[in-house]
Amino acid sequence: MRLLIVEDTADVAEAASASLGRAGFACDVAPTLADARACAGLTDYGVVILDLNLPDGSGRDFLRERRRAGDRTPVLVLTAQSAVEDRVGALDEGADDYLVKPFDLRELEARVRALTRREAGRAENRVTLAGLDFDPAAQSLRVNGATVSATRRELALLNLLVANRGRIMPKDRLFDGLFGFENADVGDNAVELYVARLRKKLSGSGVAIETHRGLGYRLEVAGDG
Amino acid sequence: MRLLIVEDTADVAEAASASLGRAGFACDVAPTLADARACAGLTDYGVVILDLNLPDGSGRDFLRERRRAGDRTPVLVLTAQSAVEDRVGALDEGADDYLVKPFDLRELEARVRALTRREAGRAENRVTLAGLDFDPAAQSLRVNGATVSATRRELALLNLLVANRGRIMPKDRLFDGLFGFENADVGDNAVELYVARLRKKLSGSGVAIETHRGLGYRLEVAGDG
DNA sequence: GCGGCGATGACAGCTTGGTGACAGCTTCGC
DNA sequence: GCGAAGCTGTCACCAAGCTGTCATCGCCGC
Repeated sequence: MRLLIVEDTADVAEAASASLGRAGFACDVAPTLADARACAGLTDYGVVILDLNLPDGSGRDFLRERRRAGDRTPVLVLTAQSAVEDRVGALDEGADDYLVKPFDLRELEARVRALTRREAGRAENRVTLAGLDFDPAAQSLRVNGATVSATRRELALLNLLVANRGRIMPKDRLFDGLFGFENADVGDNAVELYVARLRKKLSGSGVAIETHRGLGYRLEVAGDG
Repeated sequence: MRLLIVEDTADVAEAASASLGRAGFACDVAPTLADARACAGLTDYGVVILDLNLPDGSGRDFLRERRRAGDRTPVLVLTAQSAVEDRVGALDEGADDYLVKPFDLRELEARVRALTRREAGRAENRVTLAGLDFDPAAQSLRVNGATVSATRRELALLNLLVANRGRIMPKDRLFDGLFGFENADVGDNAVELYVARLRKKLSGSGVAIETHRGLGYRLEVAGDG
């Protein structure tokens, strides 16, 4: 899952990016409205984290633009304690949640997760498919009851595949979800590599990553057509 | 389905062509207005993707010409962020949709799909005919409930036949849709080959590809006249 | 019955994906 | 700080399967 962090204060953006990155999200940072627009034009995000107070205008303008353009990506607004008015206004304009600065990184992570969860239409975080038991929040993965350790990227990939199970996911889309812009120079077969590693860990779970040559990958649950 | 991409920036054209190619469209690229005119004269396209800013003139001229000539092929216009006037003008002149550069390839794909869908008069992407269940977006094909894997070309062919079901599709039209100009050296019976392969996969579905000697092929749904 | 179009099985080339080994980097414990 | 462990991504080589050609056979229409 890929996030856009629209925030001009470098250390806040960095901290959020690092924390969410550890949580398995690929983060792009946009320090200005202009950057945010450029990013939004280039790819789809799972969640946008939007500071309202930006050097070249208000984040509310950006939010309004996106909603007018029919974009329903969940937006989490960051505001100063005092800016009650802005906060309410942003919610009216289609923001999904807000967080008052300064905030705790763990709370940010929890809220982002809640938004992605809501998006996926799942009431719970935890996903159980055949012998696979996956909790993205706890980053925990169990195969046939046994805990399996997986790396950040592996979990991110699993997340993408689980969210789109039954559908063929083109490789470039998985690539987009796994790596942000800053990792754009990663080789072509990085996705294949992680698919291979994930497959090993999922083997025997009844859940398989099918290859569809020239099309992409699909998560298939045994006995689920 | 065959697309014409009128775009002079080589890497943009290439990326779009690759992405849409993966999505099952055969793409021809025209870097100039002159090329675009030549292509339009040679074959019919399902959608034209038209950059307005071209080395030998404005894409708007091309659009106007085509519309005057009675050509109603859906046109998706590409414009720069700033060129609001051009965008509005193009819509007035009969463009069906526009996309601001830089754009996300997935958004392009989605819009192209929307245009082809609109053309076919279908509200939904997913098609269910007798025992056949086909979702071009997910590249998923089910026959009598069972998932059947198909290759890119097979899916492209099915797409063409489904979009024109009940109508006889001349072989050269299918050929055009399956292969762009760059594959013009492909043998004559390539279409027959893919028809045969697709037939095998569709057998028992209640949907059949009829041969009409000297005329072409038609997708027929059992008990559906 | 003949001519020609279409069907189909076999095959080879080539693109695409799989995988093991390895090196750099980060992270974490001490 | 230092060192170790493990995560990451690259490379090279191998395997798989998609693709399109060819040849042969069947079949339809005339």
